[in-house]
Amino acid sequence: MYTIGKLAQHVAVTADTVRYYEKEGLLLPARKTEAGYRLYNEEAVRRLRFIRQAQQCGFSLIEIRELLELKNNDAACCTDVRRVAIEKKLQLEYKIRMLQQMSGALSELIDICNDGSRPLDDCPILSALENSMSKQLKGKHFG
Amino acid sequence: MYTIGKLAQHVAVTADTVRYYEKEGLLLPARKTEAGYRLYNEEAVRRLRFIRQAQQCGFSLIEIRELLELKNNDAACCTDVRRVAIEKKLQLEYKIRMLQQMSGALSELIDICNDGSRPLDDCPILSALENSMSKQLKGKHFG
DNA sequence: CTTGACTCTGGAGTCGACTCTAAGGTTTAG
DNA sequence: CTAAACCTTAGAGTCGACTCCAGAGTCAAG
Repeated sequence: MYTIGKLAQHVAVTADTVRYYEKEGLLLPARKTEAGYRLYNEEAVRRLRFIRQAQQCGFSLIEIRELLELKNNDAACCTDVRRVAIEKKLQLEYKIRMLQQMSGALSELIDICNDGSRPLDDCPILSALENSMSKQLKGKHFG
Repeated sequence: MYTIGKLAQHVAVTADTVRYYEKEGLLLPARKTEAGYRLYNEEAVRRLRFIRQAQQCGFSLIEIRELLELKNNDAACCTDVRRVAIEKKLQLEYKIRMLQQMSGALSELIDICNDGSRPLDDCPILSALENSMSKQLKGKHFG
């Protein structure tokens, strides 16, 4: 059994973070001591590791909670988990495309501005940003 | 001259947003009426458009303010702007690589889980997330 | 002259994932 | 036995970019 500090140290997070996850319904201690100290078992280590790994895969805590609820749901099967993973991958790919468009737009600006000593009131980057700029970015919504 | 509502409508933002930009030091009205109404000129339209375009390129409002300050700075030249753009492009490229790694890690998980009817306690995705998972993601920090 | 659309200000609320504080109680090493 | 190191709770603060609110003043149309 681990106290909260030991558990946290074990998975390289802070005790505050563990308590936060509990408040968000992601991780409960196996039991509490008479003094009210949280005690965790190996299952908690796996669960906490799961949370961190899923975060690294781009899942939000809300999504991770849903994943964990799926796990507790007997009617759910592996396909359900797979569907969630595919959905998240699509979201990531969308984000990547958006960032690539931003990056591409910046490349264009950097390329047209090759004469470095030009005065600022004639800077192609600034004037491009003031006007409509590259067609790539028109009407797109990022976030 | 535009009132704040007209300006906002013109550039497709809300009046609240324009006031917010003013508070953040990005955009001042040309003058105010006796009643205290903000009045904007064409310069403000360009400036507001600049702000939105730069946001679409991934710049934060703080970075945009710096860009605008550069513009007011007589000592600054086009090279300074170009340097900022290149720096931002590098940041975008880093973010893209991180997202691609997440996406790749998810692909692996999706691929190993091809037998859909498997019960959940044997789901390869969930167990992969509990354990160390793909080497790709180890020790990486995303954000 | 009134109604409705607009504007003003200051300040609070939102989202997500923590992070920190205060004021106390508990456990452990020396 | 004491001091350090840990734990408890409730609650506030952080970041960025808005968004919404109340209460009051202003302006244009009919």
